[in-house]
Amino acid sequence: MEIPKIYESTKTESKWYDYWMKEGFFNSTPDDREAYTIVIPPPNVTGVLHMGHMLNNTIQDVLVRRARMMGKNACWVPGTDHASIATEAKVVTKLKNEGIDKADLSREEFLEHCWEWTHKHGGIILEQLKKLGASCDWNRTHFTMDEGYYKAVIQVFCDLHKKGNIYRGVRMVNWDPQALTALSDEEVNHKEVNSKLYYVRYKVQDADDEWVTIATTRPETIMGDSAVCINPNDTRYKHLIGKSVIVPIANRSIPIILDEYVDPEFGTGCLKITPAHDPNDYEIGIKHNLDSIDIFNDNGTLNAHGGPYEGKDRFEVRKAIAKDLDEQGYMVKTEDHINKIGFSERTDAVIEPKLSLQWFCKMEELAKPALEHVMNDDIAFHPPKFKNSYKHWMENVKDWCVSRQLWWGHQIPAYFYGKGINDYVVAETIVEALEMAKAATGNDKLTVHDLRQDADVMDTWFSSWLWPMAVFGGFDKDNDSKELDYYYPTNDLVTAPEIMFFWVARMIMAGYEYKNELPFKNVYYTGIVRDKLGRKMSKSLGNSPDPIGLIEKYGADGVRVGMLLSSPAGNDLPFDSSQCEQGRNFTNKIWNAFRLVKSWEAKDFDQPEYAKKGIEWFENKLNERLAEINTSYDQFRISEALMSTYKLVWDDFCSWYLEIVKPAYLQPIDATTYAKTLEIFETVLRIIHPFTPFIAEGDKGRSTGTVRKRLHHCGNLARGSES
RNA sequence: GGGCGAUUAGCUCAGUUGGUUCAGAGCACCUGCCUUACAAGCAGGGGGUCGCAGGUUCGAAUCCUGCAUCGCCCA
Repeated sequence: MEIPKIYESTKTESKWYDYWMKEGFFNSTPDDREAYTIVIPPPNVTGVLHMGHMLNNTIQDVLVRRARMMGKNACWVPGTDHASIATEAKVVTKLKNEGIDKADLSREEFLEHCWEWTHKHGGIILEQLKKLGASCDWNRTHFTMDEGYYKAVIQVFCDLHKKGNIYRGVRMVNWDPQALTALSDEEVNHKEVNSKLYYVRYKVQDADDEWVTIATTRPETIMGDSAVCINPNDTRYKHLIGKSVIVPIANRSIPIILDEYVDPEFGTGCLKITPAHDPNDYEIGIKHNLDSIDIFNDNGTLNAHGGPYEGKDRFEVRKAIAKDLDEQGYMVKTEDHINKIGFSERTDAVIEPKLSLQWFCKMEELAKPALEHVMNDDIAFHPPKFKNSYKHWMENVKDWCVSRQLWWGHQIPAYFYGKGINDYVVAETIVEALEMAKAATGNDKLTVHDLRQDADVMDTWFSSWLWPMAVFGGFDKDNDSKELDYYYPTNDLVTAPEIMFFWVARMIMAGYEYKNELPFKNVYYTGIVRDKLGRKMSKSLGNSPDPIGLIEKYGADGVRVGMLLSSPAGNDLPFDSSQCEQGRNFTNKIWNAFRLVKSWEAKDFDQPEYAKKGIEWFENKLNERLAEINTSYDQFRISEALMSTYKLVWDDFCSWYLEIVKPAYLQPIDATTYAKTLEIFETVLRIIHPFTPFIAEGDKGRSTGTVRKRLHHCGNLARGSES
């Protein structure tokens, strides 16, 4: 029988995956073994697999397959995230292309489109993960908008509200004028941009030709000015104390106030204060009891306070007002200036700080245990350097704006019974809400029709922070807690550092709040996958290879090895498909080792001394390598574990061992050595299984079903010669 | 502006407590080989003042200080 010289991954991989699924190798139910649990960071339901997912999920699969082989009851829970704002944006765009405006649809109609979209695109990414070999328990696939999950989120919102941790109030929020919603601080990206610093002079009231020059990057906001502020220690302006100035164009009188917040070195040392449109000005406004004049509409155009500029966009107004100020003699000069501006993570629109009535979640108390248990390594970060920025964030955490002016997501369970901003109750069901509303109003005649539910939905992360508990029915009151008790806390979480605050920190908070326990023991932070030039891979740059194309070309095993070869925890991965080539070469090497052994004919004669010595040598070497490999795994040094595995196969097994025991051409091999070689080969395949599960299955004729099952479930990696 | 991290071979990275075993690995490169498992391979080979400048020490890639460059996070 002729075996091809080249390993053909595409011909075998899907076959093996089907076989694994049929045998249910990845399924897990609680039993008396030790549990090993990973929850997948749920990808956006409408997303497609990108290189970041490939890296992240390869690592998870390696960890979970190894745990399974160590005899643990391994459970990897897959699923997807409804990704409120991202999905809604996609659906809005899609509808627009079909000539449908979201504003013309009812909430129900719009949600139908969202569900349709979700059902159409939702499973794609999970199917792609199967091609990579991901050994998830697919029976446990969850979605953050599933009925049970939805209930859990509502329940938590109500509970936190009851505890006083969720409140409603007017605060300065990050407003996305394009998506028309508030965002959390974490959803804002600050970028440096070249802009201009405008020096504008304001006339001092009741004085002859006396002027004060302020410096601002946002002249369009002068219509909302409430004061001019100077540092009390700034001797240059002592004579202005107690006076007022006239805002140009608006022709309003505003006071000059004193506050040490102003940096005398910056600009002219005089700062205009616009409390409605800058977070710092907002604070100063409160402190000095200033008017707050909101000059913007939600979409970033000016409202009636904008006077002549009403209805025009903020950036148009900036140009227009600069021109007008200049023409009317108010503009002293302009300078080039680099400053940092906040952009919406989702729409890339320039964020507008805006006073807005929103729902907030208090962070201070929730953050305390979450900080403590990371700092003392109850939850270990790999690499530990990320503890620093975690600490910094936790110590400065602000209240979390959890409401979004969107429709796709978990609708806030607040029910209004009157017109006042405080005429509401928060309850898990409308029936319950009705009772509460009756009690609150003393009006027994109220019906559900008198109640109006808050139109907003919650921040996506307000649902995903419950993920490790919710996927095991952690909030299901009608269920026993057998699953949760068995699988929770989970063991390892593999994710990107960029969502440390969005997600990791909040899962830890939720874990302590609701189970009084850590949600996972280890957090492995992957790096960012970059191209050869060091650029982040992105759709807009078009510099990302198609993951499925890579798998087809190099095999899933080859790509897995390629991803892992040079990606220590927390380090970026400069990706080059030559790494996958190396991975493919590795699988081919194994394939050919297999061909060689297969070609041997065993006969009954005495084992030669060299073979005996070779076996002895290899077994020692194997134990040495295993110690190395296990140490690396235990320290989450996955690339090092892979490298040791690679050398074990290539150098120790192929280059040395097989060459030692190899009989002369067309000569038979003694039966003892042959049997031993098969056993050794089997062990080697078990060791490579977490990294290259497909080739580890060998050839279809190689072994029995029992052996294959052992490959997945109980090959004891700690002892190489286990059988 | 505040904080964190990095800088070791062409590339990606190890290097734990300062000391034979400390200057390493993989890839790439160079020179031979289509030899009977594998040219996606084999046999050999070259390559680094450990970012720079000081300091501590009998001894520094490793500890300290300053500087430079890059990256990340936060405001």
